[in-house]
Amino acid sequence: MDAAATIAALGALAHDTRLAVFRLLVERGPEGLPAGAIAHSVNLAPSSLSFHLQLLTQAHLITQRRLGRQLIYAAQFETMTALVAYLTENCCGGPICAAICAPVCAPEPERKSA
Amino acid sequence: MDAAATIAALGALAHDTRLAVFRLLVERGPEGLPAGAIAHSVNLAPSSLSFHLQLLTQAHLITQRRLGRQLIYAAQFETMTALVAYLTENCCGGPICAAICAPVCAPEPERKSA
DNA sequence: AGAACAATTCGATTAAACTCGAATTGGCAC
DNA sequence: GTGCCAATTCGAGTTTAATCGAATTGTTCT
Repeated sequence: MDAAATIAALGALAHDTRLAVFRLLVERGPEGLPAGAIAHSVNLAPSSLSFHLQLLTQAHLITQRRLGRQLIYAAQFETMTALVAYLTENCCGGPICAAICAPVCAPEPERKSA
Repeated sequence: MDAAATIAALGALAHDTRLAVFRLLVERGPEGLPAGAIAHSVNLAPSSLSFHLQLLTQAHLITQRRLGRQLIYAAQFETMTALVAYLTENCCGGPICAAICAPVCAPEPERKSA
């Protein structure tokens, strides 16, 4: 992950709505959620949400796939892993921290209800 | 670390110049660097840099202390640790990743020259 | 005190981000 | 094909970010 990709990812997460959306999708796991359900959850106009989803997609933090007439969005865990790795390696005190911390971001195998 | 603080930190790092500044200060360690040296390093007008330093400071990613007539800025590693922890816990697949990854951000005990 | 220096705050300008309603695309059912 | 629904793209408006020169604050030295 280079600096440009890192900035894109950081910028994509550095917003109220988008962070909420991303956390929602992380909770949801690989199954994902259709745009409509997300829009309802964050209480935002569909076109506004589309804007944010596009940003998250461009940063490779989420993926998009079609299911019938709806578009399903899901968290892309590899990017998050790479982001955390970049931060620990480059911004977190160097190799020491990176050596201690080898994060492997993955969806929770089993989720307990909230 | 709550969502608001997280967004502030992410937003502060989500910029070309500011990420470069922060990385520079991380490399430098607790000793820190005066504003002038930073401005020279990133090749930016002093007033512009001040703006960015203020943002990083407000996000608690760096600290400011006075030494004679210059202001020394240094990375605040605890905040970075907290940020990475937040990301792994809330955005990275939940407890699994968080359990694997317990990052302890700290300055490198000994730095080799650039 | 007065000159010189480091860095910030102020004021104004330019560029980018965010929001939303209206119009469009793509897919399903009849 | 027609109607309908999910979601996006388009166009316009508002807000916020980023840049810089000029003026100000705080500190040192003589």
